[in-house]
Amino acid sequence: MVIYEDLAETIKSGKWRPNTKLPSENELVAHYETSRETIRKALNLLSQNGYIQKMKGKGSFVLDVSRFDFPISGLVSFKEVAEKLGHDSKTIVEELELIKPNEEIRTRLNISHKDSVWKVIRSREINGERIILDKDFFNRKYVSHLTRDICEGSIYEYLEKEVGLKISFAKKEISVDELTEEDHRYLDLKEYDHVVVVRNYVYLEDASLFQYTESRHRLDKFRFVEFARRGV
Amino acid sequence: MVIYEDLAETIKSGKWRPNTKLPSENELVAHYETSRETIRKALNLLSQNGYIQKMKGKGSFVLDVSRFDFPISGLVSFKEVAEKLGHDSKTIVEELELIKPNEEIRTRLNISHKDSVWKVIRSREINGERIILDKDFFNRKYVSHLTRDICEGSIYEYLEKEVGLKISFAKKEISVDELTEEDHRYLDLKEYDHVVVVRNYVYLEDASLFQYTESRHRLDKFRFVEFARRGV
DNA sequence: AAGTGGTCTAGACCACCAT
DNA sequence: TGGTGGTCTAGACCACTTC
Repeated sequence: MVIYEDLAETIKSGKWRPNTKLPSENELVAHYETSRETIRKALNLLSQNGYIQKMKGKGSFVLDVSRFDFPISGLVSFKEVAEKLGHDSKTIVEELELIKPNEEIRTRLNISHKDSVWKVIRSREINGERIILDKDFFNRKYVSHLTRDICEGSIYEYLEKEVGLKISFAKKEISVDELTEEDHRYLDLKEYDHVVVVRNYVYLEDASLFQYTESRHRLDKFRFVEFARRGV
Repeated sequence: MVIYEDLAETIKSGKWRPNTKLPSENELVAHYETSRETIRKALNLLSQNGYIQKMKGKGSFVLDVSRFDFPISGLVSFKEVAEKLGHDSKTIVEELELIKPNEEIRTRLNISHKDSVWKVIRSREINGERIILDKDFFNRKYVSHLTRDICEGSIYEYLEKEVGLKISFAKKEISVDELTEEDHRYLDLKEYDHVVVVRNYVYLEDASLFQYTESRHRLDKFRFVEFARRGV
């Protein structure tokens, strides 16, 4: 939605300070030359995403977004986050192969032993330390082709732009697990004896499960931020 | 919204199996005797919350909610979660006092040294082990009165039903921290030398920050689940 | 009383899907 | 082609806030 983007951009740019009042819905209707429902849909999105607070009888007010820094919320990829933070980051493709899934992966991807699966293991280096280990498993039915080159960049970008897959939603699970032999091999662990594990089940537009990802973070470098509205 | 509740209930009850097609928007319009936009608002909520997947030209389909078990998502309290899981749980009020906030708390609650603050420390026992330590700080401006009795139940319930506070949104932050002296005192830590810390900044309807909470979980008992749609 | 957001309506046109 | 969801419109009535 173009109106949402426009308003969000104005707020993010700081042109409207926190706690100031937005133009009223009727004023926005006049400004964008559209209907009130359309304006309201844009404002509701802003509200959901923590940009504004709407108050009946009073108006809509800008929230202090600067405090909601660096959301790993949603489905943003490592590359996007690293770029946003301006960190020196590097991706190392440790393993890339087409496998017959074992039982764990079959269960997680909800497939049979006849299917084959792309297995990608990448470590992520930030400021010279390997602190994240990403293990991706793609159902081959949806991803026929994968190369080292692609894995070194953003797989998501490739899948969305080149393959044309439409990623729709995901279920995320965060927990803390004990170290595996792989963690030892591919991460600079220091003295820590656990990792934070983010498990992600990713679905396409037609609700088919096409990817399972395990993102293993060194304890001290993990951070997750979320904005949540009550009741929704 | 009553239509949303009704549809969500039908799905949760299992009356509509996963992957089955919902009645079309027009059919729902006829059934609920309302307008299409109203139906669409309800369906959009269901989609956001992971109940259904909408497909252009095809219809809306029930997702498998059973996999999205036990969301700590949003602002649900310990009590609600424990009850949902049917666990043997107990709350111990370790400390309750009105304090002059130190610098850390002043910063977190964004208040001055003249303000006073309720400090509540509670440990949470599940199946005989104290595994969560909740530290709550309430700006006294909004919470004038607090007793041990209230803290043993649900403070949120008290604040919303008795005091009439309208909780609106929150910013949540998850990280892993080293143990403090308090963790040692109030938790059964086993061999673990870190805790998962969930920091919550809670805001009222008028966007005023009234509470800061630190929820400290034993590593092995922490779990966080989230459903997320791409792009939103 | 005037202005604000909250909710709903009846209708329109479009893009996509199955047939 | 007919049915589906996606988007938008112009208008209405309500509840709340402010003056």
